[in-house]
Amino acid sequence: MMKKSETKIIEAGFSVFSANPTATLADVAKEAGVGRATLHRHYAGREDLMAALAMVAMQELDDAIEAATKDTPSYTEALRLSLVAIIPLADRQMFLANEPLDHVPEVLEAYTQQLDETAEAVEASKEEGGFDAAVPTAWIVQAIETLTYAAWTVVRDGDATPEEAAALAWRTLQSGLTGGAK
Amino acid sequence: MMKKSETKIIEAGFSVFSANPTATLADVAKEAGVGRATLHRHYAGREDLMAALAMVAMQELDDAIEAATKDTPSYTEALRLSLVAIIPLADRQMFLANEPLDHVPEVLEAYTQQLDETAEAVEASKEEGGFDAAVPTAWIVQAIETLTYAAWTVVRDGDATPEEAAALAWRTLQSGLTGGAK
DNA sequence: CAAAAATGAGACATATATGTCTCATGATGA
DNA sequence: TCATCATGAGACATATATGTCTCATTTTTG
Repeated sequence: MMKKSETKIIEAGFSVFSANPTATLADVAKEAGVGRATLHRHYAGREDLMAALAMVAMQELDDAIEAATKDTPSYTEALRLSLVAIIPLADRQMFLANEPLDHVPEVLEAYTQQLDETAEAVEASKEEGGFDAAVPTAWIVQAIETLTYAAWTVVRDGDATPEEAAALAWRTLQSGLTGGAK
Repeated sequence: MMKKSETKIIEAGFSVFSANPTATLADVAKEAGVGRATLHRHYAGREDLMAALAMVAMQELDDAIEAATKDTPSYTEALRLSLVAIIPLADRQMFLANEPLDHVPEVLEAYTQQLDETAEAVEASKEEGGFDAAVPTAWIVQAIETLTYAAWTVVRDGDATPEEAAALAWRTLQSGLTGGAK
């Protein structure tokens, strides 16, 4: 069964634009194995495609977090599970972080809301003793986001499995990387 | 004293392209407060400008690290000082990381060499006990790079001073962010 | 099988970024 | 002061990405 054109185009969009943000729609169509006209039939233009990519990325992230964090015993554990769940989607995360979302207020709102929810979870985790209350929440949120990206890159480069990378990222957040010898 | 046009154009390039990778040369010229023709007088075209930006970024990073790490007592301390020194230049770092450097082999080589040197410093630091030898060097290098970026963003967003951000990034690397309660 | 929908290929027109050139102006330096 | 140089503004030509359309073919659906 062949994938739907839309699916192929969206996937190619993430692939091509993450490699080269100035790539043309022809590049995307080619990568998707689809005629250029077909791309235009589904997405009116570059802006439309970008908006669609942003919405898909947002949705996938939301779904992954939602699925990972329901029925969790603590906020700290919820954060850890979110991190694990998001690692395979870090390219989506970075797409959202790098792309100017001004033209897609719907996504912009969802994105900031997601950051806010992470911040709330971090605050709650502080009360559980999961994080040092003296450390600014803004820093913890940022560290989670960037270490997720770090985990994704080492997986991409073949330097670790997703599980290993997730463990390393969480360890870094929790207890750092200090060695035993002194 | 007015800045030289070249300086203004380079600075505008970092600013504009980091906000929007698909920005036009006209956008850059406008941001630089310079005529579009002047931009073309200094840089033949988009590729030339990108290459120039990459080389400037590379040079600035090299210089900053060089200045920060000469006469340091240990590799671990050298890494810490490098991190501190690079934070104000994290936008340069990200420019290099995000831009396809295939067309600028000179910079590509310097970039990979810089990563190699960081890896070597991490290995050496492991022997000093600065980092856990059981943790993959690739992860530590990646964590350093992304936490540097994290530090830069919180500074940019006004959530911390450069000194605070540097301290947070280093603490995260060394001992994590765990709170007291268990 | 037959109708309907989706697609690929390509022609075509358009918009826009890019690159070149000229000329008048202002700055710089001898 | 005078000469040189860099610049801004704008005209202009070109290249390229974009967007639309048609038509034959394939795929899907009923």
